[in-house]
Amino acid sequence: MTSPVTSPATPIRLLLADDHPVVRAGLRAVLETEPGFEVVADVPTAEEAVELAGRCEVDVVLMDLQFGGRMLGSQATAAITARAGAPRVLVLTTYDTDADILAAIEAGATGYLLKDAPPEELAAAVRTAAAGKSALAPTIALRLMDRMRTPATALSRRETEVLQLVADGLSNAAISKRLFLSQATVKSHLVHIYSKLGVDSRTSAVAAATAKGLIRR
Amino acid sequence: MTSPVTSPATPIRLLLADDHPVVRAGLRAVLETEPGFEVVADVPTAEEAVELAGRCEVDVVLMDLQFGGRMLGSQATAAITARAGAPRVLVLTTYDTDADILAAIEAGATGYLLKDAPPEELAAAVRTAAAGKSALAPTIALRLMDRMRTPATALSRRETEVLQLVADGLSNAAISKRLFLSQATVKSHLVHIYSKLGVDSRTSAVAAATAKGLIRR
DNA sequence: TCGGGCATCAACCGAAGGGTTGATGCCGGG
DNA sequence: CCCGGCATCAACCCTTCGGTTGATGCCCGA
Repeated sequence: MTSPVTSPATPIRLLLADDHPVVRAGLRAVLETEPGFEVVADVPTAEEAVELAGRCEVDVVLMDLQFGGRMLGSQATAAITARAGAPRVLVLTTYDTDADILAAIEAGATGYLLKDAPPEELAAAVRTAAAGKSALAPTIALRLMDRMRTPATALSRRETEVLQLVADGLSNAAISKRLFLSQATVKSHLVHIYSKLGVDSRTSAVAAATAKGLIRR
Repeated sequence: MTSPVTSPATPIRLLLADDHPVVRAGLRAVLETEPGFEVVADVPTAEEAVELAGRCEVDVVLMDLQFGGRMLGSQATAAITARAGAPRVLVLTTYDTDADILAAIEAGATGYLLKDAPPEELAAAVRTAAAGKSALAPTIALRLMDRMRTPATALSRRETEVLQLVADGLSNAAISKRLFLSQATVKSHLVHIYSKLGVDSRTSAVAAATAKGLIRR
């Protein structure tokens, strides 16, 4: 066979964005040993990721979700994918809460991986993402299925937002000011949340939502 | 001077324990480029860390705190440091809650670092630990100072018990039944908790205590 | 021994949260 | 096109929570 194959004529160009130096080094080490990959750069902030993704020729961005600083990975993802001819964004995070996953997917992420993924899975996901196909970790896929199956558990975006603030310890009055709502609306959201979660108080709602991974910490 | 120094006659032998393959690769990459270090092995579980630390000649163990599996990093740390001639254990984790830090130090950890530490800091901490000296990240040191300075932050056993139930979503009435108390007593405990944490509601108390690592999630 | 922290309880009051009803506007799927 | 879910708000009522005052008993350390 005159196979024209095995030629990585154009390797997959990667941009790594993670605020942990150790993780960046680890991703580099894992991915550079893999054939067909080329790490163009690695950056410690979401802002730099957005900037470099626009300036450089990159196929896939590996993006952390929580950065120490202000900009969130999901915002950066949205900023990157908004442009025409944008690279694919593969979200790579430690957590698998519903809120994070949905935010990332809505922001235009092509895939969602957990950092405890083995190297092969990681490499496979990158190739899948580079091909423009969706790459979800098994855990994530399961969680999404779960969410589909029981729409009762699925809080709306606004409800999640309110509940997150409740979990942060804010009063209804404080939440209403923060979100530019009336207290009546906040209470209304809470009543819906309670019925969806099968609870009857703000504290138990936080406990239930935390257990289900609907909100952060 | 006939200095007998600068000779890395015996490099510092390291054992890496972390359930994230990417992090293990990253630590390897970061530490092996550093002169005077030798990574003996890296393992994905706390159990293997304990076993290898006993079998091999190791100077410093870099230990994660949260493993996917059952055994905790703090338990593994205790098991390793309990033996005579044991290697030093340097805890390396993502989180910096009081509970984690204290558990690690009580377990006999020589140092406590956060994973977002830059490589130089990491290397310096390993050398410090190898020399038998305590190596705490600045953030951690600050937090400990804080705890010492304001013993008010330390909740009593009973108060912690009550607050944990609050975090689980129980009402005062439910808590009083669970603990065989009157509601008055529960409220009394809560008032003390609020003043110690500097908050003014049950939900914000839970948020504050969770942030400080005083209760489990 | 005496003060002080911890744990326990009572009674009280105002405020915040919880629950209901009802209403409006928007949007998307059947 | 109309129904239903989402998001918004108002008015009302009742319960729980939050905060205070005050009191008892225990135990520990100065």
